[in-house]
Amino acid sequence: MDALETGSSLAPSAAQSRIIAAALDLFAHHGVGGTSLQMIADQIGVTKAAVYHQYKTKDEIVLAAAEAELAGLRTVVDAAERERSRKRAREALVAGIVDLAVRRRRTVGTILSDPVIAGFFADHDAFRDVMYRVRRLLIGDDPRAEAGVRTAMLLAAISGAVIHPFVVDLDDDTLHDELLRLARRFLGLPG
Amino acid sequence: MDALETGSSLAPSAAQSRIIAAALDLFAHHGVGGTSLQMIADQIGVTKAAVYHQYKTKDEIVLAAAEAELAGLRTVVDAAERERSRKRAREALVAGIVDLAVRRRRTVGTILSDPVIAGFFADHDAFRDVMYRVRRLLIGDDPRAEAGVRTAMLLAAISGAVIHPFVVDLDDDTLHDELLRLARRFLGLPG
DNA sequence: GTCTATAGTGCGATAGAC
DNA sequence: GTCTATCGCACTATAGAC
Repeated sequence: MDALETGSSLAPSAAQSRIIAAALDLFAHHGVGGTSLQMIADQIGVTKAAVYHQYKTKDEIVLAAAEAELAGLRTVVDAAERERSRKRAREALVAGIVDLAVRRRRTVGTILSDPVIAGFFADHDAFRDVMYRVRRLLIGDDPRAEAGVRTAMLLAAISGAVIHPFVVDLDDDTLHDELLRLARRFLGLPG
Repeated sequence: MDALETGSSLAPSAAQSRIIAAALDLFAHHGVGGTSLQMIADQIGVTKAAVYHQYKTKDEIVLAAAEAELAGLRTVVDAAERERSRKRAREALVAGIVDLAVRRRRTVGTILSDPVIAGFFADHDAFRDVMYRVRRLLIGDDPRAEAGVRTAMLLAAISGAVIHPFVVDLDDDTLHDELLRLARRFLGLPG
């Protein structure tokens, strides 16, 4: 996983964005390990060599795709941290995460839980930093086990529910509203 | 995915159980697509050909592994359906699922959300049957969107929370108790 | 930025001996 | 039930022309 160390925080070019979009779509359907560079190249309509011209290894593509997903979450966290109170920040964060999850309904759930992506999340500073800020906003320095479990459940519930078979028939707006309402209520449960 | 049609509900032999256990462990760490038959064979300490003597294709191994995981859930659903009231059945089901999720903490989350396994779940009658029974117990014939979203969140929260980074430091017993308490409370929220 | 062509590796799967 | 040996194929990755 040497790709983790390369400077890769630059904005992707148009060609790179096409690769990332195709990769995210394929990762969601076949998993990271089940997606080949040939599949990515075919989806865009170019050859493997053209893909390699943009990213030197498959790992770099995985990293770029994961970073593209992370960028959305970072924007939400940035906005939440600008709120004036802890309470308002928490509510803004949850609302933003619900928004994000519904918008990326077809891809995000499968991608977040892919073991290869999870490995990147565990090792890469940019990922750890965002998760640390989420943790600080939602848990703070509450040492009780309940705080950690409650927050883990909330985040898992949001990102997991959007791809659950029980809600496949719901349109995005209905799903969004119910999800936000129930997430708020879960957040405000008496300790 | 022709393996889905073969009669595969027989109890696995000792050799088959070793393959399934190794496969589940590797699937959790590398994903289904990222796990090769060579890796499975190496983990057990045999050759690929020995693995092929038990299962004719990789798909059959994936199916057998998924069925092994499903068996635990089916046992829980069976017990819940024997309860006398709908309310008691729901509570028994949630308690059983929490039990199961914590016990298989290291493997179950990643495996359930793997796109390849999800494909099996969508196509295979045995999987659909169990999910239908879970749905009937937890949602019944409630047509409101809230019922579906709430249930999807509950199930996603349980299976997702056990592998969440926010709870890695918790021991199984503490995690189990907090998870069950919060899941019960979420289940009993006023509509 | 994309192409053709190719090197080298590991894959899923099979045959046949023990 | 496990082994050795092998087939054909798809994979990641590279070289060099346009």
